[in-house]
Amino acid sequence: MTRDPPRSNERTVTMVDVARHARVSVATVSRVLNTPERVAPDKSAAVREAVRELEFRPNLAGRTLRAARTRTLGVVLPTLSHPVFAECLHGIEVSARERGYSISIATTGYEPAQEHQASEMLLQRRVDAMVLTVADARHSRVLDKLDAEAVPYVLVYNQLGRTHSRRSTVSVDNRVAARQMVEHLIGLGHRRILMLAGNVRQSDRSRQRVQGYGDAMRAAGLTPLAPIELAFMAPDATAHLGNAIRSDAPTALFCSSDQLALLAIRDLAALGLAVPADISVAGFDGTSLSALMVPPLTTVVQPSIALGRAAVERVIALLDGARIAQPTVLTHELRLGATAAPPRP
Amino acid sequence: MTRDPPRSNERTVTMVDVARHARVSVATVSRVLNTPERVAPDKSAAVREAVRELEFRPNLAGRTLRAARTRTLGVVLPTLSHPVFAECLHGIEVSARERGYSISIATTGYEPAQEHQASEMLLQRRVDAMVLTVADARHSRVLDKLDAEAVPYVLVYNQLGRTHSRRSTVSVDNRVAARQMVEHLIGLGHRRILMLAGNVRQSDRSRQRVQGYGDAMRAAGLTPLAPIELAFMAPDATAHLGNAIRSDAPTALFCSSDQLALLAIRDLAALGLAVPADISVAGFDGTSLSALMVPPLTTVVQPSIALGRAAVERVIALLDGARIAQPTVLTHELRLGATAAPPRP
DNA sequence: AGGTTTCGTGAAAACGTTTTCACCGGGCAC
DNA sequence: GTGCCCGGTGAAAACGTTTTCACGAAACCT
Repeated sequence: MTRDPPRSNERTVTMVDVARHARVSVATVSRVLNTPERVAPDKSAAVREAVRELEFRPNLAGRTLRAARTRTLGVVLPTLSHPVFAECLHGIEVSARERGYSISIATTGYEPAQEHQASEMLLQRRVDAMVLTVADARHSRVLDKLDAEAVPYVLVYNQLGRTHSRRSTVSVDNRVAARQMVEHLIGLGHRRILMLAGNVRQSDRSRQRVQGYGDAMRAAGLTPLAPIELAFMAPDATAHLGNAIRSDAPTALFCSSDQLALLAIRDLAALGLAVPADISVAGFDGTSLSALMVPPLTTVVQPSIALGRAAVERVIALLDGARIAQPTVLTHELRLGATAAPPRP
Repeated sequence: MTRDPPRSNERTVTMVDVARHARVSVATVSRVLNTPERVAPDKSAAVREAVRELEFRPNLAGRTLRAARTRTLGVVLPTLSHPVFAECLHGIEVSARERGYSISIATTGYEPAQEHQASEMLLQRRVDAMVLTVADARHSRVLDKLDAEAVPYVLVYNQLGRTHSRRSTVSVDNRVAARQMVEHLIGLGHRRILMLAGNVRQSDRSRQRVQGYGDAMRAAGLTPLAPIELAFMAPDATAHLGNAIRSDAPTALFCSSDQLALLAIRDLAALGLAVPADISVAGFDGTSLSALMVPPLTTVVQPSIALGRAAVERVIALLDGARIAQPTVLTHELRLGATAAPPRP
């Protein structure tokens, strides 16, 4: 019955091979693959048989070229070594896969120049849409470009005021979350609360958390202290922190990320200060390991995986023609660990 | 001088547009992009000018279709929410980008069935090569398939005996590393050391670490205890651990991952056991957060980022026609934290 | 029964590149 | 001067799909 051997030679098998083998045209093969309901059952079966027998694997390049879509989402994130983004990516990947999309990723190392490079590479790849976290969503040439080229995208973690509501975002409410955490510290009896921030200038989220800190302090009739910015990798970070603690004499530290909080705790130990006996520490992110450490970190939990999933849902909705909607705000959670306690009397 | 307007309409600009604008043929445009040394300086300049002016962005699908290469590496990892793999991916991404490759990823959730799906998706994408971590490198249909189709690949984290040396791997020496850590515990005075393992049946690395544990115990004249397998997410994990501790009465726990170690520490606390006063705990992986926790975890540090980088270097070497070489073994490190101490007298 | 839709199908065009091939001119060796 | 080679160039084929178009057959209306 069969005319040609299952595996003629080394050439990669293509649709015309399948067509020949199933005694139909390539058009029919294509239809079996894409719109099976439009082809007669017998031919359809023959084609599927041929596909299986020849181990045919469609070439996505050909498909993309003609159909002008890749079923691929581009993902742009600052880094993958930070658990928050790694988990988010995990959510993105799983969710995309569930929906028949695959993903292509690029990281920026928090540098706007690389944001441009990353997006450019993904555009060359003709990704159907993008999910991205940028340094500052309000002044981003990349987003302007995507807008201009009408590439659908969703921001994750970035959060925008009402003014920029045309850009869809998926995030927690950073300002409110920060405020609540600081209110918690105030509720414990703290009055001198110092904020440790990442790069405030570069990151919009960091700014929003500083605002929330200010909100809480002022609402309680306290004067906010100037947040100290900690360059992450700086070798003098410990000394820097020591100085700030000596001059401000805070009884609690609110850190704009868990990583910062862990760094602080370690440095405090080096300074001879016990947590939470001598000083309280609270973080932001809720990375899974911060829950497992002893004592568990008091922190704001962001649902990173859910953020990733939501971003994918949202961006696929955009692809399906949905109108731009309100920002998606997922609920955060205050995890009351054991690193924050009432101050010494 | 120019004939057509810079941006005629909404159509995406293609190489023929560039060619027309620069008054050359598309062949020349292509050459300027790929082999600039073979085209006259004046034409070359004209083309680059046109590219800039029209904001031409080559369509990778067309290129791939004709040139039969994507300059893309496929990455297959069990998960992205585990920091070890996330950091490895980070190393992979950065290193690939440095070398002009981009990456496409798929995760498997540790399930062999998904390993197949993932690789299949990447092959559809015609990735030039793959970097992957499989559950068990010795019995993997996926690797057999890649071998059969002559797709270059490098395993990362997986480690093979001499028998399978045709497959290139990048890893630490799991068995030796485990042995050294257990020897360290023995050196502290521990005699009853219990091993906590992940899924031994599925993971070759887990098996190798168990072997290393056995090596160390026997070399010291001690009888290895049967390792207890902890299903990660199981709700009865705590109870399970409690039973094991009551029956075996170990003075130290050697865990096959940091995550397991943190889980154990938390559960021990629930059981009223202090670490390291009542019982010592050692881990494996050296995730960055395990260094920052208080007390810092005693663990084997794997250079995850370097593993990722090395894997990419290696796989690109394969693409460039290098012969299969010895497995790449990166050096691990024993980080002596504060969770392991001499046992009570 | 006649007209009109619908359905299933195949031939061929189209997608945007790279690469082969042939050509043309000019420099070089004799 | 003639013969050769060589660098630079363009026309056109090729890559593997999807989609349009046309066509015949079968099904559906009156």
